[in-house]
Amino acid sequence: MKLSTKGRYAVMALADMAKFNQIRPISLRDISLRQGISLLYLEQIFSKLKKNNIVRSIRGINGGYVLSKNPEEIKLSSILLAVDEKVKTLKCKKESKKGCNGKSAKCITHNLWDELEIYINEFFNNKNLGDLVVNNLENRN
Amino acid sequence: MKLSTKGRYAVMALADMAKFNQIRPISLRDISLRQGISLLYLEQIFSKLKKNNIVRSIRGINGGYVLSKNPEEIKLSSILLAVDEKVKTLKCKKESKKGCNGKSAKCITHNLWDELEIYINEFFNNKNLGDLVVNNLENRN
DNA sequence: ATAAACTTGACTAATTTAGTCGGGTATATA
DNA sequence: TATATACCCGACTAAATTAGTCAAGTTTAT
Repeated sequence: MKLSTKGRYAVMALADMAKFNQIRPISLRDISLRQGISLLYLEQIFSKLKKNNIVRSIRGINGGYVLSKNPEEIKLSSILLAVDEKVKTLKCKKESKKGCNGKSAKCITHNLWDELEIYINEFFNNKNLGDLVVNNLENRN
Repeated sequence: MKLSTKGRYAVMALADMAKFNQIRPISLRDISLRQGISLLYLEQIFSKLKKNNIVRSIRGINGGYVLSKNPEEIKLSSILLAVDEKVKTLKCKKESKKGCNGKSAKCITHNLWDELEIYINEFFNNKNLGDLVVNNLENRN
């Protein structure tokens, strides 16, 4: 059970933006260098972030991206949703052939996976970009 | 982010055993039929569960598996551990090239992934097979 | 003009997952 | 003691997913 790089990189990149937050747009090139993430891959990720209104883009020279809201208003859950990083516990569906056959017994663990999904989503719902930056400053050494 | 089938099937199969708990050993064939999981795949999973002392096996005709402890004593975390279903948030390592380069900035999200790992492990640590069965009986209809 | 930077969709290589296969061994029962 | 049932175990493979790369743009400050 693991988070894919897409979700991790998205959070990392946006945390980077929140930390180096300025009036001027931040280029993916800068983020790529600071965070060690491939530029081409970042482009792909930011395309999704833009579609989901988490960042705004400024084209042309001196362009880049800016957060469309304050860091405190951007929940991690909405970032992960934007890059299709869903928490899927793959709970069985009624009458589905795979995992849980409806035939002889109700899937015993059905409620468990539901609970886990909610539990994890809660984690990301209760954290925002602002938290990360504050936390990072506190732990600087 | 999802749980692999190995982890899910292991929990399902053991919950099934806990539910149909009897003196007589339970064959994988029965579990396979009740839960709709491939017999061959179950064998693979139970091999690990046995190695990790979660079940005991009885060979020969009328053989099968029994839980080595009471359902209440078997945490879900130990089941997942047994089938190598680890919670890996892939947090960056110091000086690692991937994900977090140590060069310019400490990885801002480092603590976040740590926290998440602990958070999820807590979920599985606080649940045992007994809980699942009780829960299942309550919800029977 | 030109270079920096975003835009988009298709493509691909590597890895992981989700199994299958084939050959065993042990044992209750007829 | 023959036989059928059930566990045992390592190797193999196909499918899916992930983690990117590539190509060919468009936009805009200077």
